[in-house]
Formats: sequence, structure tokens, C-alpha cells
Amino acid sequence: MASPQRNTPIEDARRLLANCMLFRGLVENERDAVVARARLRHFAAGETIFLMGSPGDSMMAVLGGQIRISVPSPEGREIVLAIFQAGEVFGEIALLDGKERTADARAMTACDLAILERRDVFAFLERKPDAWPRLVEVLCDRLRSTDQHIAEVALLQLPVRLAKALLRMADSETNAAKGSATVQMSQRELGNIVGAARESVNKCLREWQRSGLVRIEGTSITISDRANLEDVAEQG
Amino acid sequence: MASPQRNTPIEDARRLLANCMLFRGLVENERDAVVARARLRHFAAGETIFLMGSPGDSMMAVLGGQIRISVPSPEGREIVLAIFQAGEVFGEIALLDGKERTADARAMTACDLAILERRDVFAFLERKPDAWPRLVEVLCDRLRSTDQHIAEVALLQLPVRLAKALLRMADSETNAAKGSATVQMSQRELGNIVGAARESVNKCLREWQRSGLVRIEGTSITISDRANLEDVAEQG
DNA sequence: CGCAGGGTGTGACCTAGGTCACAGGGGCTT
DNA sequence: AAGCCCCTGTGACCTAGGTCACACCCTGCG
Repeated sequence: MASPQRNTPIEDARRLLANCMLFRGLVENERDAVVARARLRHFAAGETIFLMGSPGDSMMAVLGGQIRISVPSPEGREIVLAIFQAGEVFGEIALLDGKERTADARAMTACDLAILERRDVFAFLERKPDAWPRLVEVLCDRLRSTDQHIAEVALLQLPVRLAKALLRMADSETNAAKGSATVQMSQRELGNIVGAARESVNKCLREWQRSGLVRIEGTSITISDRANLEDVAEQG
Repeated sequence: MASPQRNTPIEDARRLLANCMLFRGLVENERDAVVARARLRHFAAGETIFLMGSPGDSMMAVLGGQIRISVPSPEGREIVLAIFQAGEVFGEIALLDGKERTADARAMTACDLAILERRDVFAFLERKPDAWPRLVEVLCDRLRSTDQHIAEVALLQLPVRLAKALLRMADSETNAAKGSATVQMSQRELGNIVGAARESVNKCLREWQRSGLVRIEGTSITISDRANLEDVAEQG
């Protein structure tokens, strides 16, 4: 399904990159220079964007949709490390240090990406060294959240992790804008996010529904008692 | 006055920072400029260097000894995120993004640090923008290892995690140099590293000793059958 | 000296959560 | 229509690993 009021994709990209954290603060024609070198690409839901182990000489800025970053285990399980959406960038690590991709990236929903090649990024940085701090800031944010992630999965138990995950997603999803506290996601996927089996997620959610914390409708979960859910998230 | 004498702490620091990843590749007087602004400080074993939540406007380069980065849980458990030794830097995230420290840092052994203040680091970067890539490289390394860490703790089970941890430490410890495959560390601490109870670590290690993979002497563990331990680490 | 505080070593027990098996409900595609 | 595939929902069962309780061994200290 094509978006209703689509101008040229370039226009869209320009507008969206203006809000992309990495490029916010650049004056317009600097951003345009970036856009000019970017390749715009659409991915269908489920399509894989790159795989762990492949050489990574590009990075992506998300114009729309959701990208799922995950790493698989030998036994066929997998854990999702992050979910990115409009305005965020990903895949910058391999681009920056020239090594292989450390995780898989797949489109959770249909999505549009601006793809930047290494040479263009470096050329840009050379021309505009004031961009370095911005880049470093993005990396630091990343580091903070992954460190926190380790602590969570190692120290907290399932209900706490799940509550935190739900709240996080409700807040940051395209969602937050329209104030709907609804997360649209399969329970299996939630399991991959919090590192648990689908069945365990189900049991936890049902219990919460019974006590009125959430409402489950098909494949979407809405938080109906945020305060109490936050309590669960706080100390278990 | 090219005195080969290198006993003053300053001399030591200069020599050690020359090998510090972040500063390798700088010409000598640039390094000296950094050293000049650094504060050298000794910490006794067990001393705390900084705590989670405190403002972090300095970063540290390790001249000698081992630093333990950990985050505590409300229930009194804790998990160690990383251990740094000579030639590595840490604490750079809070310095770079101006936010609070995300973890505790404590001296595992007696150790010597060079402490760099934010203003000096930024001044340096302004003077020498070619240093940015180096810095970014360090951050990328960090990111790679934390991502991997998440995957490990979420997907692998104890014996595998423990084997990996032992091998990693045996390799990278001051150790690697002298080829001794011995890790000097309490079992409780190993537990904190792999995210497990002390007793579980003990039982696992004893079993390995029975089958000849390791030898346990008091508080030190030596790997006696590396090949097989690597097998355990590979697929469990 | 005795004793506190750290370490290892081990069993008995408990439980969170994984695994399995199954039932039922939409959609799709053919 | 008939399959499929993916989703939710639940119970029965199993097990890795946590918790507890204890024994014992050092080393440092008042």
C-alpha cells in the first residue's frame, strides 16, 4: 500500500533526516549534501537488511517503519538487541570500524531507509569535523542502553523485564505521539525481546490482564493501569 | 637529557600511555601534552573509583592493575560488565556525553590510573581532530563486546558462559604475556562475571577438574586442557 | 590465643521458567 | 473448499540453577 500524500521520496527523506538525531543541528545544505549521496530503499515487512558476519560498509537512517536488530543462537533461539524507528540510525558500528556486522537486521514492518556508504560518511566527516561529537553522542547513548540491557537480563526476573519492555515500547513507539498506550507485537516476539519463552510471556500477560494491568486484544497489548505496571517494573 | 632512567611516575605514565590504544599513533609531543594534563593516582585494592549515578567529568587510562566495572541490583547481587587492565581506558562515556556514570568502578588489585578531565580531553580533540577516529574505534569495540555479552548471558547456559569467561581472562590477563593459563580470582567473583551463584560456579569447576579440564589450587584456576575447554565454550 | 572474615566444597531442597503437547482461531493461498 | 501458517491459551512436566545450611581451611588481628 503506497502512502497517501507522497511527494518525491527525496523530499520525504530530506524532511525526515532533518529530525534524525545524527544530523540535527546541521544547516540545510549540509544535510542536503548527505541526502544527495544516500541511497533510498524500501524494505517489505520481514525482509532482511543485513546478516551477522557480512561486511558492513554502509549505515542506515530510518525514515519510517521499524527495524529489528537481533542475534541468533546456535540452538535456533534468538534475542533482539534493539528496535529502531524513524529518526534513528543503525549499522554504524561496522561502517565505522570496518569490521563485520555483529547482528542481523530485519524489517519488522515495511520500512524506508536512507543508506549511507562509508566513503561518503567519512568524506562528510572530513569536510565537517564538527559532526564528530554528534556521532560520538549517538555511540554513547547506545553504550548506555546496552550496558543497562545487560544488567537487566542478568539480574531481573521475567515479570520485571517484561513490564519494563512494555513501558519502553509504549513510550517510544511511533505510539508515544498519539498517546495510545498500545503495543502491537506478537507474544513470541516479546519473548525474544525479554529473553523468555513465548508461553512464559503469555502466562505473565494473562495474569496481568486478570488483575487489570493490561488489556490483550488479539496481537496487541494496551497498558490499562500504567502506575501499577510501573511498580512491577521498578522492583518486581 | 635523554636519560634512560624511567623511575619517576611521570616517565612510567608516558611510557604506558604510548601503548594505550587511544593514544597509539600520536607523535611523542602530542602524547606528552596529554600526560601533562593528566592526574596520576594510585588506588589500593578494593578502593572504589567512582559510583553509578555520580557526575562523570573525567576518564581514566589504566597504567597498571585491574579495574572492575559492575552494576549492583536492588537485591544486593551485582554483575560485572567489564574488567580493564593496563593500556585500556574506561569511564569515557560519561565524560563524553556529560551524563552520569552508569556503573561502579572499583580497583580489583592495587592499580595506577591516569585521570583526564573533560576540558582537557575536549581541548585536545579540538587541537587534534585526527584523534576522533581513534576514539570512535574504542567506542565501537566496546559496543561490539557489550552486544556480544548480552547475547551470551541471554542465550547460553552457565557452563558455556563460564568456559568462555575463563578462556577470555586467561588470554587477556597480564597473563597472556607469560603464557600461563592461570586465572587468579575467587569463585564468587567469577559468579558475578558470568551471572551465576558462587555455588554453581564451584560445582561446575569441580566437575571440570574431575575430568581434567582445569586445575584448582586455592583461589587460582589453571586451564590444563584448553582444547576441551574450548569445546565446552563453543557449543555447550 | 581466639575469633572474625574471607575463601572452598557439598549436599538437600525449591522454584522460575523452559519444554512439550494440545486446542482453538483467524487469515493467507491454492 | 482445504490446507497452511501463525497467532493465543493452558495444562503437565522437567530441569538448570538459585538458596540454604553446613563443614572446613586460611590469614590477619585484637
